Amino acid sequence: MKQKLSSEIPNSSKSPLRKGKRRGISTTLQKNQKPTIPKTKKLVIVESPAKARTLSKMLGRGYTIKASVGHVRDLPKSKLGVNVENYFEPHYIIPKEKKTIVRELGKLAETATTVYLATDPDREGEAISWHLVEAIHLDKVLIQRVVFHSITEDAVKEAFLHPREIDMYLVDAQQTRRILDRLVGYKLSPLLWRKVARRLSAGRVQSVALRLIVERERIIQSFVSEEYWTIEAELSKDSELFKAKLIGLATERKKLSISTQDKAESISQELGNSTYIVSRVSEKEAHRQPTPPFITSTLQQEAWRKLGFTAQRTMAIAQQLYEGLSVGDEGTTGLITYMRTDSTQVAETAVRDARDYIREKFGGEFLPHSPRHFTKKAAMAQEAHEAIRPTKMSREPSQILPYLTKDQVKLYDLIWKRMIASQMAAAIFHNTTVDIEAATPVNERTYLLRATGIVLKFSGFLALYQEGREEEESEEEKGTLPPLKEKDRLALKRVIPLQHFTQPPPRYNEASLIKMLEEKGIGRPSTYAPIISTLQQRGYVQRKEGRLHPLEIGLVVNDLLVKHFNDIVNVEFTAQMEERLDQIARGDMERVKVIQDFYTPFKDTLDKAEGEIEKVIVPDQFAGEDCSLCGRPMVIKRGRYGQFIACSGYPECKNTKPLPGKPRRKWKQSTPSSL
DNA sequence: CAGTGAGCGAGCTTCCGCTTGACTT
Repeated sequence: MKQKLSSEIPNSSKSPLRKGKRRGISTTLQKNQKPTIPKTKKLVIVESPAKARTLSKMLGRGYTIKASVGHVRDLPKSKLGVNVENYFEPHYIIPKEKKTIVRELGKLAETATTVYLATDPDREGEAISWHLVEAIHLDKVLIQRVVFHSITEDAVKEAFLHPREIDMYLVDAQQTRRILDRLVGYKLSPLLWRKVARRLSAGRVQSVALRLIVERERIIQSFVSEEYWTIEAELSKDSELFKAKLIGLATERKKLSISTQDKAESISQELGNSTYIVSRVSEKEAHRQPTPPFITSTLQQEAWRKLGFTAQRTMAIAQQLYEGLSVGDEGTTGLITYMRTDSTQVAETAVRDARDYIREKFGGEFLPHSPRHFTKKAAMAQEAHEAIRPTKMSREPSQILPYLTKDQVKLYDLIWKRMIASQMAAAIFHNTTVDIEAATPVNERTYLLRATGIVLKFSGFLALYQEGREEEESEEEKGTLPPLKEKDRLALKRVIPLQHFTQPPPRYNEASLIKMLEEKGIGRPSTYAPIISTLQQRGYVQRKEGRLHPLEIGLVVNDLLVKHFNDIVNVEFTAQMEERLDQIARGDMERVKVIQDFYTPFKDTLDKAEGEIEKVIVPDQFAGEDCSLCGRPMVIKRGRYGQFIACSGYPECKNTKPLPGKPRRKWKQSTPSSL
């Protein structure tokens, strides 16, 4: 039993979606047909113009391909748009900026006999198709839904051989997601306006992101740093020097902890008078496999680590590569596949090409026997697209250097290398671990030290690509060791005690926050970058030297939300929602029931919170100067266009000025300090 | 190529997820 979904379009009583409702091919000609242009029979609608261009090369004549440019209908911005009294019926409108495209598509549909809806094969894509049917009056044409996961000739042709109808269960899942997000966002935000300050916002995704940042800050603030020491011995064998680390006492199987300088010095002294003998040598071979090709989140992380690009900048440049650039005599060519994806899958043809390239350029030993397949899924992945990869494997970065900007080259280089490397052979390391006993003459104590050597035996994929590392997980560099065997006697050069202090976990940067969000299944590839912008625009978070610091207002809002809406602003809420959406998509659950089950208790909590919460006054931050008109101190305010400085005497004194040192609008970002 | 500029702003704000616009009075 399916509820009525939309009644916005008058006369849309006949849904073209159900079986048996198709109207055959329309033979009645519409007006305004142009005699010069042959009447197109088949209209294909996709989301993006770039995808439209690619498809048109494959489908050839007889098909008109047009982009919807994303969603064409949405809930209104100015009001809730969900009738909570009537089965949560959504009120969809066509936003102003979409009117033109809808009109255009409508015209094209009039002259077509078949409309193929080729939007993405996921929840949102299905909903876009349905909205298109509702927005354009498609009752005189045959409507076919086609889906493909990669834009390759084979996949596309296959898809057109097996069209289907719109899957209303999937559409319902999307609508539920949309409505829940609207209810959460548009009910919580106004509460914040009343209790804290204007223009604040809360939502299923942004509030959890804020919470992660705030909780990390609290850990840092309450962290008590502790002193500890490590001791290294510089040893030699046949005048070859190497270092070994003190592990503990040879007789005990536990690590020695040294917390004071006194203790470190007394042990150092003992070690200084000891005799050193190799007690054990173990060698083993280790293989390191390449990482999968990029998805949105990993690209954003890696571009940050290696190039210092913010998520926003990375996406803008990737978009340029995707849309295509004029490269040599090929004309405009898309250089990479779609950049908003959560799948590491790669089209078979591309894998083949990559392998051919590797065999030719590196040689057979760099090629694994069979192609690699990366199957590990991110939480809640929808896998509507391929991994992010070059469209042509043989297009080396150096070949297109003259046609691209510096940033485009850098990003393309990263994407190209990561893809090729992902199909290359594993790197082989030779690891040596040497245990050394230090016998002290005085008290007959024997210490255990350990030296490790690591030698690259075969570079494999490392010949091309190595993943960047977070500075905090920097593993100690391991060098080579001289040839050593059991019972070897070693000469001591010096003992090196080193003082350390335990460190709190670092604040999130964009890359680590995005990684965390993705692990928890919160947000989507298209929203990772905007989430961070929103938190900053609201004044919740500030970026300092690349790290995200919560501000006072962020702490206040977070604490309020956590206290009263803990069921919503947490990681599990999204997980539970996704579970329900899957049930709806399978047809095992009703949309209205899911929303009702959420909304009933939510409404109660909301009413209770309204009564319980006192108005919080967060004092304005001082700008550090006095008003040039009345002498009162100036404070930092937030307007529609960002922060500015104003007189604290408002409204008597209306003096304002821009915030110095803060570029407006321009996406100028600080780069990682390591660069 | 990066950076350039004026003026605006504090009472009508806000969600998440698709996607790139851009008519001139």
